[in-house]
Amino acid sequence: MRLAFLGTPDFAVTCLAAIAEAGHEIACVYTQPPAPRGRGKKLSPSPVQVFAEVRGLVVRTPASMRDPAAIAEFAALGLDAAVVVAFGQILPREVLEAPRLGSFNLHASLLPRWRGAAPIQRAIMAGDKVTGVAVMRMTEGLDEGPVLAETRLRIDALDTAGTLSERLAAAGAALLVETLPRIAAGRAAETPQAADGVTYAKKIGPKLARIDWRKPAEVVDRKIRGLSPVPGAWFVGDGERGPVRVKALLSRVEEGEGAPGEVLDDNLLIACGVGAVRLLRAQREGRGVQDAADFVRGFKLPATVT
RNA sequence: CGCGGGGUGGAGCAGCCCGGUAGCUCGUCAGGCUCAUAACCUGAAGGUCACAGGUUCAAAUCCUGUCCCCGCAC
Repeated sequence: MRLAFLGTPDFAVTCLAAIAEAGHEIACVYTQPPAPRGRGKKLSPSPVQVFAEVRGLVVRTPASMRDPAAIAEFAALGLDAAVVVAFGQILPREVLEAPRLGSFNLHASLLPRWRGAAPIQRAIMAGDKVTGVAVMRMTEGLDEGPVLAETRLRIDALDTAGTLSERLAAAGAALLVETLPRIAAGRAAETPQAADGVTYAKKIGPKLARIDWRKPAEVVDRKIRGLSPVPGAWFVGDGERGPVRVKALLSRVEEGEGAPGEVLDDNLLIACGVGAVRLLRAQREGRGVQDAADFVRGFKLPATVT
């Protein structure tokens, strides 16, 4: 098929690579424009743009797909279909309907649960045992289109948004490759999403990332894993030179009792409102990510963290 | 030029402010103890202190420049 691919982060790169590998013609890749991000305000292209350019694919980075000129250019591509994966922009109807067969989105959840921006993180934070990826026909509403195919995946007790995201991307890429030919042949049944069971995965904000030790251990643990590796759930532990911000990147619920935030042993066991969590991987300001054993060697947590 | 932290034997850190003997925890190797062990004891190997200049009798430590890593903000 002659396709346009619209995506931005690494998750989307996995899908783009698979589609291209499957032999589809990628007429054009759309991605968010390079932005001053990272340290020192350097202008850096999105992972999808980097990948696409290495592959010699045509790349466009319009600031807005609502712009009439952008819409016209898109429509002029003469596409069979558009594939959208974590693009980061709301697409107007004119764009969605421009391709001959329409536009399709790969979403990382079992719709209608977790429509929206951060389905992977939200699924872990909510304690879901199962999640998945779905291919749906895009409509104007937010992730409301009918589903053509989905793959379910178990969420493991030690999964983080990072590890789960990798597996979902792989599963999603495979699902897309499998579904596209059926779409081309007009043999892809479209099932409307259930009316109940709808939840929204709101974007993750910075203020959400601080750990509240008064919460039950299960909740703290899920937040830690759901926000790992980015942005990373964090807390403050006083070091010899003042307060040190520490990111918790992997944890496990364990037995333990104490005042919320009380450090229960020398191996990163910290008391929560109910129960305790043991940190398995952490990172303090200015340092790299470390497994618990290494972290403990270089930094002594105070009696209580906040 | 957004703010800040860091680059010291294989890993993780201290030492730097107040220049002069390379320290700690762990790992590795050898030996010992033990029914045994990731436990304990003894000993050993292993570092041009990111790189390049400068100051000095002397620089991990002070000054200048470069490279790389990380947190915040964006």
